[in-house]
Amino acid sequence: MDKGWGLTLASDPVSVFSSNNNSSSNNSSPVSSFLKIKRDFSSDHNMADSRNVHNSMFQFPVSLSAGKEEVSAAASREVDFFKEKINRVDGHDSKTTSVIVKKENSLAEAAPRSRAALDVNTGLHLLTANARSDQSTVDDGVSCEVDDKRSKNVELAQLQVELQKMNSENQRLKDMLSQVTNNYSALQMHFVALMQQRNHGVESNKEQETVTAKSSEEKKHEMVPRQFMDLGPSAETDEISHSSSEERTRSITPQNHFEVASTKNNGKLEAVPYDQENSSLRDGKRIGGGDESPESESQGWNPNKVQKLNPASSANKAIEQSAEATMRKARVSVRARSEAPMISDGCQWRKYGQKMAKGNPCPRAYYRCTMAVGCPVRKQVQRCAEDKTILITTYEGNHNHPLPPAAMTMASTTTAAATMLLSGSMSSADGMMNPNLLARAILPGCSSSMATISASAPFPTVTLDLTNNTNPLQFQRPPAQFQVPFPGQPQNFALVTAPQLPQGFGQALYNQSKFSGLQLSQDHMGSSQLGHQAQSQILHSGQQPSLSHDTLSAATAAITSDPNFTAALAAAISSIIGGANANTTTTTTNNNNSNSNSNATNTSNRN
DNA sequence: CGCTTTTGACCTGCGC
DNA sequence: GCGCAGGTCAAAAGCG
Repeated sequence: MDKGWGLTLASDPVSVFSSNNNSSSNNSSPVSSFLKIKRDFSSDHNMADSRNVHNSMFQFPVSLSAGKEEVSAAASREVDFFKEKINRVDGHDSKTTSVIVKKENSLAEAAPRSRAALDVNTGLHLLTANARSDQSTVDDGVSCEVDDKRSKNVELAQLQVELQKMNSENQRLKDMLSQVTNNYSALQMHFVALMQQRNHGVESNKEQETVTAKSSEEKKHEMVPRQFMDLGPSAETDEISHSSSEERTRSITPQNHFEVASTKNNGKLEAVPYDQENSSLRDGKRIGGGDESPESESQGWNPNKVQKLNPASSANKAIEQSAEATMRKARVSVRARSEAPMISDGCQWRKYGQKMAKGNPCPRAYYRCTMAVGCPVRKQVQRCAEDKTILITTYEGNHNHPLPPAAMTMASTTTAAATMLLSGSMSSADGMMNPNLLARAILPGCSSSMATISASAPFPTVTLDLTNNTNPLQFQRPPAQFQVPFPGQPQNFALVTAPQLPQGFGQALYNQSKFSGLQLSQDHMGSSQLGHQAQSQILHSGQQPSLSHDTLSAATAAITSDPNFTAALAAAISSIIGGANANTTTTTTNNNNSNSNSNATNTSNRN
């Protein structure tokens, strides 16, 4: 209905009918408004119907708001008509303007005054005079029908109102999200405080020198929450820019978008929860020794030094350390195809060792995260013995610092996997949860072969097979392609700039089979559960070889269109907290015990 | 000059 | 106790 109106209005049918590019190229000023309007309308479900509304709709503001220049340039042919319109646009009803015009203006004024909306409105109304018969109607443009105009005006007004409603709703959701995040942080801190108190009680009953298996179990209870808590924090993206050096090994493209997006939510992320923030602040001297940060590397990875902690170390630190140790024990192994020596996962790593591992001709490289001093996260990179195009990256530990958006996807994924592994195994009665359950939990919708758990490994290990093979042992895929079915943030798909990547997973894949900004949507990694939702859908789609943008878009749409997004987020966060709490009360019975026990033994020996 | 990588030595846990 | 394997350290070399 609206379609034809604007077109005829623009005196230059060609420019109007031509693509939006034309109009935008012709006028610089209108472009922005055009884009804005386009975006707004595209988000408006009412406007998203199958009609060709968009084109015409968008063109209206361009041609009209573009205003006078464009119009005047084109007006040569239809001078009289145009003047009248221009007058209308300006809001000054000329004498030639009919009653209709006044009504339009009044309607426009009645409508909320959003810039774009006004432009659109005005333009449409004016254009409507020209009727839908395009050029031919220009001649008798005066003979427009009042009813049509009125109805259109009403529609426009309604649309404007809806737009504003949606904007306000959007804002409200943002506020809610921020609030939820704040609440989560507060709860988290409170929980940590409680755990500290509890730990004091436990510690007082223990001998300092001897850590029994039992105590290790007790500690373990406390670790679990930390694991969950660690999930959340990393998301503080505004700090990313603080460190210029960090950017060295990071891919840039995706981040920018996310930084913009995430920084909007400032204030929220207390995301750097408490201990992490503290640790990152005090971690200044990892090697200096003196005050080893609880997150310091020694723990899980270098048992030798674990408990060379001075006796003065507080129970608080003990908790954190043991928590970190436990978290480290859970490993997440990612199999991905890559010709590159190391996948770019958004973090900055420093190689600290290389070893020949038994049974594999390819050396295993050891990296530690250097994005923050004392970050306990390590990873091992080794090529698969069977297929050297497959790079096996094993992550351990949790970052104790904010992560760049580019690193969040991998970090959240691995953390989530580790968390679920630990939580799942801990809560299982028989000591080992069903791997398939875990696999599906991590990668819902994926076959169990995509995520597997190694029960026999010294550490509980989740293996995420990102080689896109249904069967990890099948390698029919083009080796050069690093296939990482990781999700990008839904909103981010539009920003994907990796056209060469057939799968188009987020901005994930770069030429050299790098993953770089695989974003989970959340600014807050604590919402990893939510991230899972997004992940899972996209991962799911990603795993299907035949799926691509369409499926991805569908999944994205499914996520983003969820009217209960906020509720889902809140539920996810609360579930995380709840899960953490649940774990704190669950006796660990699985193979983690041996790990923690041995670790405890080690630490006690060292003391 | 500072940072990263390389690489041999060292430490620890584990199995025999 | 010994040997093996995994993991880490730290001096030296490389690099920008």
